[in-house]
Amino acid sequence: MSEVTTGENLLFLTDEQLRQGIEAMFFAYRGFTEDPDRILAGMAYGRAHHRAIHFINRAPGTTVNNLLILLGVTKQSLNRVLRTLIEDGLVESRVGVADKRERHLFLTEEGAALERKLSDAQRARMRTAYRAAGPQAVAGFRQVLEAMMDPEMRRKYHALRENGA
Amino acid sequence: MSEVTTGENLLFLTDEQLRQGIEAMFFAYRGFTEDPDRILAGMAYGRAHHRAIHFINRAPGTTVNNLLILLGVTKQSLNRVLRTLIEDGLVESRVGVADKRERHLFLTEEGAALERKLSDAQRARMRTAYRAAGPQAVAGFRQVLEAMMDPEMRRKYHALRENGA
DNA sequence: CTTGGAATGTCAACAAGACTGACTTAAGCT
DNA sequence: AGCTTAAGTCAGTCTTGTTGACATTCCAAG
Repeated sequence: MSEVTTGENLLFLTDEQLRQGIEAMFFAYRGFTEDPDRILAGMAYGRAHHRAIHFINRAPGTTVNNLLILLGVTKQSLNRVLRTLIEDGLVESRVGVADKRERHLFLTEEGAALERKLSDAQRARMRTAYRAAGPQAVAGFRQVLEAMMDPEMRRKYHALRENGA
Repeated sequence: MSEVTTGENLLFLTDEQLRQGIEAMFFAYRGFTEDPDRILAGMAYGRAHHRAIHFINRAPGTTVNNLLILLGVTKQSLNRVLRTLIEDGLVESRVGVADKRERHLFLTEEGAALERKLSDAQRARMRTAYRAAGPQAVAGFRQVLEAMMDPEMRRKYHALRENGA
């Protein structure tokens, strides 16, 4: 925080500092997924369903292909998850207008309700952490996370705030 | 960074800001695990083996029970991973002296070599991200991650730097 | 001192969720 | 007409998590 580490002082890049960062990522990610996981444990769904629901909510009308790139899984893997969500009436799949090969995905009312429940829980933890750390820390948090992403994923990440489908 | 968000200005706690943080965690974690995963894909090991090796290296002589709490898995799940590592000569398991029920875990030379290879890869990405974001951002990154952990895990996380076993 | 409970670790079976590979259907494009 | 692309399916495998049952060891209460 102070002006100790600027310019040529690279103590924050020692192996021990990096190791601590790695461990912090590991433990924090556990907390990050814990609350939604607990909610889903009761139902027949898991983390994979959560992720699909999250991004369909985020980018309504997204295609299957788009979604599986975003999630970083194969279509077979996504398909299993998507099929149950559609069968259970949480997700609607509409045939494309311009290109009838494509399926556009939307949350139903019920799907949106589950999305809200899950993301409320996840945001609550995030909000507590943000509040405890303060706005400046949050800015740094975001900067480092972005720098850790693969360039392609960073693009996808930014694209989520710009377009809709 | 500027003085916009201090005190009563809580714009950094909006749902949209939190959502972006959640997505950043998701995409960044993908990058975080990618490099070691690629190395392990060639061998008969996976991410679970990496985690075990990491913490055995970090806390040599740790017991199985200690390790499974750290990793957040059941003893049965850890045991499978541990068994292959022991069979392959990467990990050594020594019966406890004070308490013969306990097994103390150590990396062999070969195990330490793999640990180095994996953590070198992971640290390389971390180092690049840290360098790009700068020391102040890194401090914020660490603060937010800590605040996201469960209190019990935060304790374990800190304990890693203090004791040895 | 013995015995019963708690702690530690192991074995076996199963489930979720990822993967590859092969294939079909439908639609778009050249 | 023929190649490519999007989506879906079927089958099989792998990793990694789970529960349940069990063996060993320790410790403390009777």
